[in-house]
Amino acid sequence: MRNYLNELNEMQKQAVLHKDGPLMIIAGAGSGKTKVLTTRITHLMAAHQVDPFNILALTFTNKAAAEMKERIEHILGTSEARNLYIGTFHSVFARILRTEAPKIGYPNNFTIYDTDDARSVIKTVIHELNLDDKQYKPNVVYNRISAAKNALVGPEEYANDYHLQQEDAKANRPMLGQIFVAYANRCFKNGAMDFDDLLIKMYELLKHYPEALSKYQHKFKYILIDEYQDTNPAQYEIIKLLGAMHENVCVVGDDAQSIYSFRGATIQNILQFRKDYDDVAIVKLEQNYRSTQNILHIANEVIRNNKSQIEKRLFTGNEEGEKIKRVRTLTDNDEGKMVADTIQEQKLRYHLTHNDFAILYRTNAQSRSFEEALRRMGIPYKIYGGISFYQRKEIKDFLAYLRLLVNTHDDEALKRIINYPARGIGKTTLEKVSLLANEKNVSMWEVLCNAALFGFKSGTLESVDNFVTSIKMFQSELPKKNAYDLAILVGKNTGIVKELFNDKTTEGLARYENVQELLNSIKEFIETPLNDEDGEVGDKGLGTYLQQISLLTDADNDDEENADKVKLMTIHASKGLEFTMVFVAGLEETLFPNAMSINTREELEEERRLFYVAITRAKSKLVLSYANARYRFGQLQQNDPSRFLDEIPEEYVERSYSGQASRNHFNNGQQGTAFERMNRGFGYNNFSSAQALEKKKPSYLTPPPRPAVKEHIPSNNFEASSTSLLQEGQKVEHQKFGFGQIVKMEGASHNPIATIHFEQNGEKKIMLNYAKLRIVE
DNA sequence: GATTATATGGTTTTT
DNA sequence: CCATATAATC
Repeated sequence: MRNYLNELNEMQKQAVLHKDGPLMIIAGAGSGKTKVLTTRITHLMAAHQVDPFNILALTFTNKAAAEMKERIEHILGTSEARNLYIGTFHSVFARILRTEAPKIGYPNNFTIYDTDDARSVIKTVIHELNLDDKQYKPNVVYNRISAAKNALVGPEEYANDYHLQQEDAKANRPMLGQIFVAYANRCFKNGAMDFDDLLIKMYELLKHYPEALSKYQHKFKYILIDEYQDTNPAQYEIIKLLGAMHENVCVVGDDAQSIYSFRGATIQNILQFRKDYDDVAIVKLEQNYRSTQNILHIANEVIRNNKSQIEKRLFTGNEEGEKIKRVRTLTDNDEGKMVADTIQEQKLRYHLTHNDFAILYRTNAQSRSFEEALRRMGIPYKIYGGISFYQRKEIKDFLAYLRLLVNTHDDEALKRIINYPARGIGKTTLEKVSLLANEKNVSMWEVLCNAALFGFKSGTLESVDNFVTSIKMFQSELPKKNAYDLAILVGKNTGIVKELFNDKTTEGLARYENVQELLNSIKEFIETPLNDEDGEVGDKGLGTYLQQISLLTDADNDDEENADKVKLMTIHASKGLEFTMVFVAGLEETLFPNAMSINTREELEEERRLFYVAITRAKSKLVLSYANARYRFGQLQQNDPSRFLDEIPEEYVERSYSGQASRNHFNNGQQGTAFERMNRGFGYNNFSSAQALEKKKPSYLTPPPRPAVKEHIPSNNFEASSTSLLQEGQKVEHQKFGFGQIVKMEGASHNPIATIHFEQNGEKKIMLNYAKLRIVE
C-alpha cells in the first residue's frame, strides 16, 4: 500500500488523522478536498480497521462517488472499497427506502417522479381543483412546494400556517396549500415519490420508527459529507439523526462556493453544525494547488465584495501566470466565434488538447452560439446538461411501460402510454377514466381493469381491454424474465420499436437509435454485478434499474470520459471540475448576474459566488467575455457589461475586442474596423451597434392576428341539411360561423368544398362532408 | 379521434 | 428562437 500520508500538507493531514468526533473541514477552491476525503476514508479502513460497511459517504454526484471508490481501491490495493455506502443523498436514501418503504405506507416498488412528472401531476391536481393554471403556473407551484419540503414543512402544516397563507394570498395564489395537500395525496396514492420526497420520507422514517433509526445509526458509524455548503435543512436533520449515536460526522464545504440556495441549500448548515455538536474540530484548507497566482488573486478580489462569509485566506505556491483576458464582442454569435478562434489558436500555439478547454455560462440557452462556431471550425465538443437522455420523449414513453409494469398505480406512466402507439383511446376516454378513478378513489389502472362495469362504448371498451390484456401479459413475465428481455418483449409487442424504425426522417432515426441505446443500457445494467450486501437490494429487477436511472445526474452519463473534446456547461455543472483554460461567457447585466437574482443582497451574493466558482475552475488561462447585444427571445437585446467585471483590478486584466471584421482579438494592435478602433477602450460606454444590426421586421411581414370567431348562436330550428343539394349563391347557416352565402363550389364530388362568405366571420373554406350547414334559402 | 397548423409564452441554476 | 398548448381541419 502507498504511504498516502506523505502526499498531504499539514492541514490536510490533520483532517485525515482526526478519528472520532465531529469534524468540519472548510476547504477553499482547489485545496484538495476530494483528496482529503478519499484519504480519510482510506485511513479509517487501513489504520483503524473500520469496516467499509459502516462508512457512509454522501457526495454531490454519483460520478464523484464512483471516482472516490476507485481512488480508495487504488490506494488500498483491495476491492474492499466497493462495500462502502457511498452516493448522492438522493440515491443512498432511495436505496434505503426501497427496503423500508412499507413502514411508511409506500410499496417497495415505489416510482420516482422526476421534475417533469411532478409538474404534470401538479397540473392535473390544479385542474381537478377547478383552478386556473394561468394563475397557478405548475412550475411556480412546484418550486414553492419543493421549497417547503426542503425546509421540512409538510402539506398540512403548510396549509394551516397563518404566515404562509398571508404570503400566498398576497402573491395571488391563496389555494397553494390546498394544491400542496392534493399533490402529496396524489403522489402517495400513485405510490410515487418526487426528488424531495426521497429526503422527506427518509426523515419521517428515522423520526417515527425508532427501530429503523437504531438500525441505521448502528450501521453508519462514520459519516462523511462532501459539498456541505449545498445541503438543505431536510438533509441536515437527517444527518443529525443518523449521526446522533456516534457523532462521527465529518463535513467538507466551502461557504464561498454555495450556489444551490434555490434548491433550499443554506450556509446556515455550516454555522449550525458548530452549535449542534460538542467540540467540533475545525480544519481550514487554504492552500490552492490548482490555479495561477493571478487567477486566484482576482478570485479573492471578487469574493471580497460579499458581506457574509467565513474568514479565510487562499494562497498558492503556483506561478504568477498570464493576465486574465477580458473580451468584448458585438453579438453572441461573435462571442461564439471568438471563443472557437481562440481555442484553435491556443491549441496550436501551446500544444493543448481539446480536453484542456471549457466554456462556462450562466444559462443552458447560451450554448447555441458556441456550438455553431465550434462545429463550423470542426472542433469536437461535448455539451453537458440541457435535456438529458432520459428526458427525451421517446425514452420517457418507453420507460413509462416499464414503470407501469412495476407499479400499476403510477397514473403518470399510464397516461403517457395508454394511447402510444395510437390504439384509439383518446382524450375523452382518458378524462372519463381519470374522473372515475377520483370518484372511486382508485388508480386509473383499476378503472381500466373493470372498464366493462363503467359503461364505455363498445369500440373503446375493446381497445381498453386489449391494452389491459397486453399489460397484464407483460406483468406475468415480470418474475420470469430479466429487465432486458422484458424490455425487448415490450418493444416488440407494442410495436414501438417497429414504428420508430419505419420513421425514416432524421429525427425518427435519432429516436430509433435512442431507444436502441436505452435497450443497451438495460442490458449493461443486468450484466454488471451489483454489490448486494446483507440481502438488501441486490436484485437485478426492473425496479432497481428504474430507480437507478431516475437518479442519474448529468455529470454521470458522459459516455467517453476521456474523449478529447471541448466541454460546454453551466457554471453550476462545473462545480468540482478544473480545466487548463476556461472561458466564462456572457458576463452581462441581466444575464450574469441574472435578472432573476438581483432583487436581494442574498441573491446577488449567490450570483457572485457563482462567478467565483467559475473563475476558480481555471488552472492557468482565463477568458471573460461579454457581448454588447445578444439574441434573447428571438430578439436582439443590448446589455451592459456585468458589474462583476468592475470588481477585478485592472492591473491583472488585458482587454481586447472582437467584432465581425477583426480576426485576431489578442494583441491585435491597431487592426480592426474604424468603428471598432473608435470605440476601443470604452468597454462600457453605451455605444450600440445593436441598433444598426437590428433589422426591424416590416409590419407587413407579420400576419395580422387571426380574427376571433364571433360567437354565433344557432337558430332554434337549426338542422343540418343534406350537403348534396348545395349550390353556389345559396344562403346557409353554420353552427359556429353564422349566416353566409356560398361563393364557390369546388373539390371532387365525394369531397366537395364550399367557399362561403359569412356575414360575421368573413370567407372560410368548408369541407361539406364534415360541416353541418342549414340551407336558409 | 388523429393530424396538422397556429398561438402563446417563456429562460436561471438541478437532485 | 424554441417547445408546448390549443385550435382547425381532415
